[in-house]
Amino acid sequence: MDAVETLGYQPNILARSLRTQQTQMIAVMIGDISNAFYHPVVRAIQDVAYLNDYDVLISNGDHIYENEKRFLQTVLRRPVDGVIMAPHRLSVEDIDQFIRRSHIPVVLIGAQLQHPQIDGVGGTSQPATYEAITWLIQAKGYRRIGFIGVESDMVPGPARYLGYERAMTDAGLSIEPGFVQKAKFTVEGGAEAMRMYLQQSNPPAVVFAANSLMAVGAILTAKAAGLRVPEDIGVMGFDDIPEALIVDPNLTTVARDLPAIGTQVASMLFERITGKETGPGRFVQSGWRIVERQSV
Amino acid sequence: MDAVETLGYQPNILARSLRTQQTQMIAVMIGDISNAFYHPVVRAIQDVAYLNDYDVLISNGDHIYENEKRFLQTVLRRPVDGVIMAPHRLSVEDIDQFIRRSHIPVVLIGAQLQHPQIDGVGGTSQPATYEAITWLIQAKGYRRIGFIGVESDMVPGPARYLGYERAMTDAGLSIEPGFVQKAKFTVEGGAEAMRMYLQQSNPPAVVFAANSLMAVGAILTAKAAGLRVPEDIGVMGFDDIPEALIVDPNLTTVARDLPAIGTQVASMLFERITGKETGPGRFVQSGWRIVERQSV
DNA sequence: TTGTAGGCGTTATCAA
DNA sequence: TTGATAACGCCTACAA
Repeated sequence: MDAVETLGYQPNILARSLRTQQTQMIAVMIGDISNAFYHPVVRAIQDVAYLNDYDVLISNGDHIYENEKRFLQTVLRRPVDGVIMAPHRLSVEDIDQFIRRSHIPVVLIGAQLQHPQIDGVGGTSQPATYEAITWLIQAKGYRRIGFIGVESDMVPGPARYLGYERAMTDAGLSIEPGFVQKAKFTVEGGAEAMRMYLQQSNPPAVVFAANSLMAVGAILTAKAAGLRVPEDIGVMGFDDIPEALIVDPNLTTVARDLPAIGTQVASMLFERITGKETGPGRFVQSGWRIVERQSV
Repeated sequence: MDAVETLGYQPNILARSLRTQQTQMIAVMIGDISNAFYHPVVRAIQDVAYLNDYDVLISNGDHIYENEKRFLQTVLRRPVDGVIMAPHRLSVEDIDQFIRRSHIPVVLIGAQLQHPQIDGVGGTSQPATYEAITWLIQAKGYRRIGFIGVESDMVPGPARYLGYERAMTDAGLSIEPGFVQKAKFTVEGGAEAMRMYLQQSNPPAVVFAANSLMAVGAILTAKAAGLRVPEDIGVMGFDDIPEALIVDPNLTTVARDLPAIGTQVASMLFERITGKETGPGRFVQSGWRIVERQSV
């Protein structure tokens, strides 16, 4: 041990990994590094990983199919002990095939698919959106409610749309043509959607955006067009990110406990890695609450 | 090759690395994952890395000494072919010692130290701040100018402060007591600093924040206190991040080309890794320009 | 308790 | 050109 000290010896993790078949590394793919939703999540994942003496390989999918596919390739080639990912463009077959070929635990964030062998956190989208829309109707008295979803069928678009549709139907309200817009998951996407609303002769009185970045974009565009928010048009978002408190008026939104989601997925992964958990895939639904501020 | 195809053979990168002493992986430590400054930068780094068939191990320092130190430890143990980092809390000795022990190329972002063996991009802080302050004086006619810097001597605090001080001195303006505040590098830090200004009997007419997150916090606090920005108090930031366009009024700021910085550091690193460049440490200064919007 | 040999999956070297 | 072999640095199993 003296020698270790004086020579500053550091074991070579590569060689150790080759021998032990353990890499002390997990890989994480997030949906979009610009989306503040992921910041507390990866922070929490890193905390848990460090506690377990693991390193974290982070990739940024950016909602681009090639990037996501590439991540799978990388992880297949470069052995890691576990994977956490938030796939958006990957098909169910892509993921299924990956799981069959790599024999390591996988945890999905915002998982659309329920796979018997892998854990996931998610499933909040539909009930939370349902509750939010119902709240807009019952507590705030809105009846003409628009919805900004995401292009194609990318998660979590369909689930949040379903929550919206069900809530409207259950309240006996009709979804008029033009109420539903599809846009990119970004500020610019929300701005684009709001522009579509503003061209309508009788636009909705309030708009629910499937993500808070879009909600912020919608607010900015409405204000730029001379409308007052929420008096002329209300806007509500999904996820409580820092931008919600920067935009004026502050954003009313559905808030999930983001660090908790990160801790949750990381814990599930390490339970698999350490062998503490060997049962079938678990699926946990994160909690949420409505945070009322000024945009509705 | 048929067998490769049918069996789906993937070479084990670990074993290859052990043999070749090359890991096909670089490590990146950013200052704070919540700071949008780093998002385009890491995105660009990843792009360059993927082009070179390299993976990227990302760490988040979060401006915490232990995290940064841990990153150094990790990289010492887990061989990577190169390192890009934005150290904030590490001492010069820490970095120096690391470079001596690890024999891989290192590139520094926002480097405060000029090391003969390592490349860096930075050095913008002082001249850009100087120009910004001078612009506030000459083009905008301000004379009572405050400065929100960062606590302790964390980079890039001192350099930006120096730019401020020099510009004030060169213009023959005095820096009154209370003009200079120190705060955390966050929205909340800027809010805190603005609260200090608002307690003063004769606060500055405009405030330059060493980072745009702080500038946003300053604006929010000023507005919350009933002041109009920029009529009652102007605010200017450093770095053009998305929040600059979300806050109302939109932020006037110093803009650097963020993706270019990422491409720059990654290119310098790969020139070292591939052996194309073997000379002494290079230091490149990124360009900047003043983007005038509404907050000043 | 201490020491030694074998093998993890590659690649590079050297011989055939 | 092809094929066998050693070595990268570590850990584990087994022998002394």
